Amino acid sequence: MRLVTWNVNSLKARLPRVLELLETVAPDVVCLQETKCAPEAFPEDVLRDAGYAAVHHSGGRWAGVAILARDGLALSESACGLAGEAQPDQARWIEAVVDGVRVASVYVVNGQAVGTEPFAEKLVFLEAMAARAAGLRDGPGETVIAGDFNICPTDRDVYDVQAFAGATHVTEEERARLRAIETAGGLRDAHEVLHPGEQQFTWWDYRQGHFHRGLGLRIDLALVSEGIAAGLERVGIERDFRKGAKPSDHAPLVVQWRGG
DNA sequence: ATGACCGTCTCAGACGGA
Repeated sequence: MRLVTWNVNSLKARLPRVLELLETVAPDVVCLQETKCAPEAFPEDVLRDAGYAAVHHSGGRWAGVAILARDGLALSESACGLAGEAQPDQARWIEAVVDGVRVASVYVVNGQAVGTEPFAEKLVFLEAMAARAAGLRDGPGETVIAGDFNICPTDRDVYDVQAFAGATHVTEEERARLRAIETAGGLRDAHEVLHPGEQQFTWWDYRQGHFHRGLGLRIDLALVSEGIAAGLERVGIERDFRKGAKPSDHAPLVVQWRGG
C-alpha cells in the first residue's frame, strides 16, 4: 500500500497540485492537512472524478483534515475529533479504516510560542493523541498516524538549531510527548525505520528563498505499527511539489509498504 | 537576480502559519 501525507495549506488553493499528485504518484491513501475549507465547500465531486473517495473533518477557515482512498479500496469507520483535545471545533484529527488499515490524518496544534495558551493546548493535544494511540494498539489490524506534527523529532530535523533556540517545535516537552505517542501506540517513525539518521525536510518557509537554500524542517511524519514497519519499501519526500506553480510550503511524504 | 511568503477573511489589513 502506498500512502501520502501532505499539508496542502488550503485545499482550494492547492486543488490543481493535489490532482497532479493523485495522477503522478497514484497513492492508495492520502492524508491531507490544513484543508482550510467549510464542510460544504469540500471538493468531494472533483476528487471522486479523480478516482478517490473522501472523508473529511472541515472546520472553516483554519485547520481541517481529510483522508482520501483510491476507488476499489474499502473506506469505513471514519471518526472525527480526538477525545480530550482542548478545542474540538478546530478540526485537527480524522481517522478511518482503509482496506483493513486504521489510518489517522492529524494536524497538530502549532503552539505559536512557548509559554502561551496555544502551546499548553498543543501539549494537551499530544497527550490526547497518545491516549488514542494506546486505544488503537488494542484494536485489530495495523495503524498509521500521519500528518503535520509541528514537532521536529530531533535536532537533526532542524536546518539551524540556533535559529530555533527557545522556539516551539524543538522543545523537550513536545519531543517527549511525541515519543510517548510512539510508545503508547507501539508505533515507529517510518523515516527513521528506512533512513535512520538521514536529514530530510518536509517544510520550508515561503520567505527568504528557504526552499532553494535548503533551510527546512522535518515536521510531517508517518508513525506506523510494527507490521507496516517490517514491510516498508519506501519513505520519501516529493520535493517537486514544493516547486512550480503555487506550491504548498510542505512537500508530500510518501510511505509505501508490502501488503495491505 | 544579493532580496526574497502565502493563505484566510473582509475589502487594506489583520491574523495564522512554523
